[in-house]
Amino acid sequence: MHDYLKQQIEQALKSMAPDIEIPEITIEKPRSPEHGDAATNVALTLAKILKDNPRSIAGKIAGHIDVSSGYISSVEVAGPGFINFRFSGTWLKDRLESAFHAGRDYGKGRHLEGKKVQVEFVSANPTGPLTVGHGRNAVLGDTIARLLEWTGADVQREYYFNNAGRQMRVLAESVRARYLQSIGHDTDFPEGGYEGLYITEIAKKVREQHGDQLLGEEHLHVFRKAAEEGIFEDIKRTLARMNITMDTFFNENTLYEDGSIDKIIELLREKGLIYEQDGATWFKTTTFGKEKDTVLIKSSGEPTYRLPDIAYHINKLERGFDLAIDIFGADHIATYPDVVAGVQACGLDSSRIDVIVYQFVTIVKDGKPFKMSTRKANFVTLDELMDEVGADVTRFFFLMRAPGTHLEFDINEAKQAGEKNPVFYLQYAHARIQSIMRKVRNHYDFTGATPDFALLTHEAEVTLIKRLLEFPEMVTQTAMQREPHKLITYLNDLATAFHKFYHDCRILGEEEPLARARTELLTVTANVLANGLGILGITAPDRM
RNA sequence: GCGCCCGUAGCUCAACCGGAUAGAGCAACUGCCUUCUAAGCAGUAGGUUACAGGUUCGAGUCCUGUCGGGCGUACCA
Repeated sequence: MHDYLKQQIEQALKSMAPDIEIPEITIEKPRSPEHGDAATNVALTLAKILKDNPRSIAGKIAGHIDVSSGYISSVEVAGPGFINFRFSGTWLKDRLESAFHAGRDYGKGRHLEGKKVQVEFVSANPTGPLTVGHGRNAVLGDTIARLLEWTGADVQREYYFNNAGRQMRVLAESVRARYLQSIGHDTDFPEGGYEGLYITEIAKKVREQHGDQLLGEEHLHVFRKAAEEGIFEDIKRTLARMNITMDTFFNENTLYEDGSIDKIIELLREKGLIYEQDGATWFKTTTFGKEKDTVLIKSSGEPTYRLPDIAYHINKLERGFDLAIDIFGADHIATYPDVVAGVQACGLDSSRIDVIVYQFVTIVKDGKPFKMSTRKANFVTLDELMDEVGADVTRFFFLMRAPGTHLEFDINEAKQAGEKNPVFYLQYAHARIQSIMRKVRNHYDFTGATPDFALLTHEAEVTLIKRLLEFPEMVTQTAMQREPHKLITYLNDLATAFHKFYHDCRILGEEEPLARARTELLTVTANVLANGLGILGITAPDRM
């Protein structure tokens, strides 16, 4: 419909002022329903170019709009020079019919059809259980992946990890220390070691498997492996609880083994973007507008994490993804430009990389900000949170807000939130509809009849229909902007429209044609709610 | 010091990349259950969009400065 209006306006302008350059025409849904179903501000933007007052221009454009299709019921000039359009009942009826026939596919788009997209997220190194801090990353990544799937993309979810660094050695040493302690050896806990209880659990398992034989230093790799496997198992289980399944796990180490790292150094050296100084290898990031050059290989011979990051992103693009999305916490905000610069310097199209930076979650406990550290083990795990409030509320909580805003997570409040959480408002709407459906099936026999949506003229019905018709565009828009919280806002509005309908209109007791039309209106509503909640990774219960 | 993000109702946050009267939820107050789930509906109250300038037909949104909070700013990951 918006495209149709754009065309109409464009044609009107061409016949009015053939010589001018036509600006981009934007159609938007007015905030207030008094201003119609769609509006444009072209007349305002053209005032200067045409040297005429906006209302007069708007009037002329309005006069050129062709309403013979029967889909537009009114065109009027309002305010300082807006043109407001109202959609006709015929249009609503036609669109609702097609939504009804689309069934559970209603809302699926083709914007990214045929595109291969990768979303990389979580990517926490296996040093401990996932914390509430990782939650926002995990849920954002998975929901964006779901959104992209709904726009037709072929999406892969990838988890990137490093199991080789100093961190992992300290982790192994921590497990070993607990192991030795458990068999009565007096040993020092490693400096800066991991103190969590899960370390003791892993040590216990090692002992069950290997007995008391692993006394010497040379057995460290056994502890390392046990730690990594145990922790990954935990992480996967936590993700599964949240409705998240990764497609691939990518080990940073592969990049060293297959020579990618060396290849990139060579490539950058050929381009003259690399030099040696003080025994280290530097990347001339100043050529990309950075204040300082960046070290890629330390004087110790070890690469910094930027080098594998660049190699990793090149690897992604070489795997043929049209789009590679990263979900990063605010701490990466300064480093990803280096990666993008590196990718570009190596001759790849860095516009295929899209980075979503979300702000950190501030954990508040007992009214005070709470600093977490995996090493010190004073963290709140995602599992603990889900034990308290459930997976649905957990996902919903992280998705409610725009990624770019600082999010305050009050543990105590989230724990009590339970029944007062806004997610129940959406789920309740779905359950209510299903309950009506069960009753309707006992009172009517609709087989064979086709619904006549033209009977739906009550204000509450019309409002609900209009909401439902926004869904497909909402999905596309939310997916392209990668801002899932907008979908929540939409679903909330939809649920409100439904609850209002429920209050004003009844089905049981009505004549069959109207009952039928209303029932199928609710079928579409339930589909949209279930689809929307599905995208958010939240269940749509039939009973509550 | 410098860079990035944020500052909107008592609290948590929206506002469709510059549009019309800044909106929801929670908390407070007032009504509505003999009829499809009251986990709901209707209503009241709550704002100088941190502050000061600027850009223009029009600013919560863009620019400059100030204040406040977060994150970076390492040959740590």
